[in-house]
Amino acid sequence: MTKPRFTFSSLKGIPDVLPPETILWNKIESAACEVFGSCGYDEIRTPVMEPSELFLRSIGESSDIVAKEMYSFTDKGGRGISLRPEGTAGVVRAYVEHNLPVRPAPQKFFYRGPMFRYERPQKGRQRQFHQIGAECFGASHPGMDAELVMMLMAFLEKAGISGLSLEMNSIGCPECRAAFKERLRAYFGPHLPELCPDCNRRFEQNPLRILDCKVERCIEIGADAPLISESLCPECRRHFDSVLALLTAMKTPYAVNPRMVRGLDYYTRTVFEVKSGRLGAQNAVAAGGRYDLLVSEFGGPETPALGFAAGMERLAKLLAEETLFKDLMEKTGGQPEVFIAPLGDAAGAAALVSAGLMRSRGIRVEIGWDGSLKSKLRRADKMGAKLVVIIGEDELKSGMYKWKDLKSGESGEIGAAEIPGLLSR
RNA sequence: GUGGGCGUAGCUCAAUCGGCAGAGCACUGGACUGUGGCUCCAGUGGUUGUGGGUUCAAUCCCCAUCGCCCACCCCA
Repeated sequence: MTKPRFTFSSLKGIPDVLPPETILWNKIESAACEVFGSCGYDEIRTPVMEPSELFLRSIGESSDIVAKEMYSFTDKGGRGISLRPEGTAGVVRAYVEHNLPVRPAPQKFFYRGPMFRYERPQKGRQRQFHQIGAECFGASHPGMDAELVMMLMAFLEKAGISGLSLEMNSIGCPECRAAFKERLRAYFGPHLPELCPDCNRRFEQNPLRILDCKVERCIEIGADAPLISESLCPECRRHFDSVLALLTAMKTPYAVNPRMVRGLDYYTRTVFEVKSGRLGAQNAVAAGGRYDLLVSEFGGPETPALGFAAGMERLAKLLAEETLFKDLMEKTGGQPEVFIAPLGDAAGAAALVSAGLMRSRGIRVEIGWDGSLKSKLRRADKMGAKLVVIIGEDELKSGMYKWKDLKSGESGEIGAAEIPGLLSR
């Protein structure tokens, strides 16, 4: 072996996902497909790259995501391009570009895939991460808000993730939010010297964020700050009350968090977050809300819309801790049902034929090509195979293969075609 | 971008005051010629993240750099 001149590793904050963790991902994704499908959502796949302008216009230039976290570059044609930092902008672009508003409302989509943000990695946060999300266009009724939230919770439950809490808030329409910001500035203005440097910056950029500052003094000062719920216009108030009433009626547990803020500029009215206490500082596993103005800002007709996104890595981390799923992993985590040990070249052909028959029936079969019979068996055991089938010269002659159940130690002989029957005993 | 912690075998970790880089697990093979697990034996595996500096001598001390972890900012 010559020593490699260079070694490579994946980029900072952009890790590989290896088995058996990928099995968790598949389980989460299949739960999503099933639940979302039953709610009338179909999958949409949009590019991972979009014009940078798309994100500037949707997420908002003041957001850190756009200001400093985008992977942006200029392509050979001089176009400004960015890797998507979130999924909604692309879906809205596709919705408008393909004139989907002419299809009957509501139009409902879900998506999944990698997102990119140039941030310092920490627990639950990476530079490439994966989201699975849903978007619904053309429904303004609060019933759709409640339905979307319930769909999200049903998905998480179906995926097998427990210990989550749902927080609801309304950040109103641009009118009531603007009024609220002024009330906040009026309240915090006199306290500016006492607030932390970050909050002094927030005071200018987005005073709502002062409300969820983590500095103790800021929390104290903010304790008596006005709440958005007191500033909502009658329409927004009615909408929010209606959403909450529906959740209550459906016995979906939630808590109103009047201090919840969203990171993206496009949200209006309903916003929500699903949190876990087991994820460190990055405790949100899913978040979303209504964005009634974004479609028209993208050149489409005025179209109310709402959606959410869930973080796959965070969900997978939680799911990996579920004891229920640990058991499942032990039973099905990439373990062959049948391990065929051929001895000699002629037996190899017979092993392939036999394996092919079983595999076409969906049985997971491993063939042990290398090593002695002993090492083959040892490997079968380590792989967690249920059944070993041995094919040597004697077996080829008689057509009866030796088998052994590695759990019970039972063994015997059986015709090649009968092997699957042994599995269902 | 800011602050703190940590980098020794695939993994978990040792290495006395600065003095020959080790163990367990894992992997491969053998003991047992065609029957796994248990036991025993052996083997593979390292420029101690990288580059400088101090020193007779550096895994150890110093500097830089890269990476990882945690937190802030921000966010799924």
